[in-house]
Amino acid sequence: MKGTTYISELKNNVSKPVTIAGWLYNSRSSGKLLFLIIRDGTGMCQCIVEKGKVGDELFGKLEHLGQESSLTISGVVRADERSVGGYELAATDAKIISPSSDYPITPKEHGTDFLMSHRHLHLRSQRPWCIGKIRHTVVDAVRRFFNDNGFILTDAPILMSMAGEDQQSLFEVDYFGRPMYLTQTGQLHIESTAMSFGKVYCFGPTFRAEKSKTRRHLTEFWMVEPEVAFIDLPGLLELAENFVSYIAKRVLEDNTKELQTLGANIDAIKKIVPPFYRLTYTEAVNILTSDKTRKFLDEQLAQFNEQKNNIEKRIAELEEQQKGKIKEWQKEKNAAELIDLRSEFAEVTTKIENNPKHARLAAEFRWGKDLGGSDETIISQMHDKPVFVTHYPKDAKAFYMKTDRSNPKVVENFDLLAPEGFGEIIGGSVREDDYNMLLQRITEDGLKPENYQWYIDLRKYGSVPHGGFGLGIERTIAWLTGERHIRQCIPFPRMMDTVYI
RNA sequence: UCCCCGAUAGCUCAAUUGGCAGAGCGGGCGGCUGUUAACCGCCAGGUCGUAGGUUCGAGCCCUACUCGGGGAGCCA
Repeated sequence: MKGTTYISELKNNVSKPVTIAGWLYNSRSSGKLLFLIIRDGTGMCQCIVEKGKVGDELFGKLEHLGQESSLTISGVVRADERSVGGYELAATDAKIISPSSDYPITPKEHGTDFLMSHRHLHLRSQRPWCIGKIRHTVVDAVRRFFNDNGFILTDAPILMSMAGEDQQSLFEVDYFGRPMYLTQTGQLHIESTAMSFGKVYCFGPTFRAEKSKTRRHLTEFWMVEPEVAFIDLPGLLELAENFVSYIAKRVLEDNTKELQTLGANIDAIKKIVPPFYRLTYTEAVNILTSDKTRKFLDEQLAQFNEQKNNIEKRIAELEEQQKGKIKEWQKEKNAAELIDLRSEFAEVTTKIENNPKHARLAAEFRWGKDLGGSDETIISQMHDKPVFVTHYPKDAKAFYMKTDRSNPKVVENFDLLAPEGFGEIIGGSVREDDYNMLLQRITEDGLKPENYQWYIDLRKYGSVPHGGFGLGIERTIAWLTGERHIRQCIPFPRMMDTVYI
């Protein structure tokens, strides 16, 4: 709006009169003094309205203004440590643009279901706002990294004609009477553009109809996939670690405040620098079945049990207090703590239940299976930096992955596991570039070569060693921000059973 | 698809284990010139997810269903 100043610019306008335009985030009053917290998309600002400094009628209106009313406020900027953001506005005038009443999202806690079904409003709240800013940085860093390193953006189609590897996990759409599928990956298509430009990437939404109901899954998510001609596995790993480190660096640079607000582990993000740990699948299996892992899990279980006992003790203590005669405010504080404790209790109980299952799965792990979610979690928990796991068994992996010529039982692929138990954020591989071997893998997997004719064709006309990987944007954001569920990391999440709005 | 948990005021949750349905926040009114999820006083607000059953009596016990959460498999 003409003549208005963004809250992010207040620091450059100290002692000057400005007008800000925004929404009322929260208001408090103390007699003849009002504290209005205004948000405008760039930040928050506390406006102080003194009775006498503005007209009585306006003061009365502002005093009863509902949360999320839109308005402009004019006043003089001053620095004050007591204010959010460090600056505040001594109001001299205000204009209410559109009053709001009974805003559903109050300054108290709400449940996920309620917030998600009010997602159109929830996005105005502080946590989604911080995550949204970080998502913007991550996406910008993704594009910046590839654009600055000689990659060409080549978009893959969203509607695919090929059924791909796993028809069950595809969304089918009716395309003028014949079936088509929403893309699961752009990889096959950009292998062909890589043969034109050398280094390419695609970045867009991806759709998976997997029946996965976990905190790490969305049915619609964003994935960036680079594909490079003339690259080998060590080259791919180097590319991936530089890429992920760059994203982490940019988020640290641009979003320290947001990370702090979210309570993210900033020291852990600072550790995300090359080189990352490198394990082969075989080494990972040896670790999983080792005494070291058994001890690690035992210790973890002991820790969980101790946590559980402490929580139980505290709950009993508080419940005892609640029965006795105590001050009203203490009672309320206790009640709030009890709610937190009970949810922590439920969480640690689940961990205790899962620990022996995971321990058994790890101990009984036999070479040849794909690593399960819990196995990845264990490996990831044992490291403080991202870990590459490479060279998985051929039988557990997709047909397009290149067979390791020095060990035909494995393929030249890798997963990148984020540390501290977060798990997989990247999957990638060198692609099979030999015409006959690719054909053989396709038939071995029970697929029809005629469905992949153009893809096989790429191996006919100047085939070269090449490869790439896919990085999940929401998983990356969840990992960096410490958000436990990736549905918070996309504005409008689509999950297996639930599409809120 | 399988296993576990839950559903009480607009929201977040209590209800001494079967005996009169409560608190905070939010809303309304009033008080307070430096509040930080402000505080203090008063007021309004309920078909206890749905259907059935047990019982003198059910928010609580039993059965089925609906919806939601967490986890497993699979994956980014």
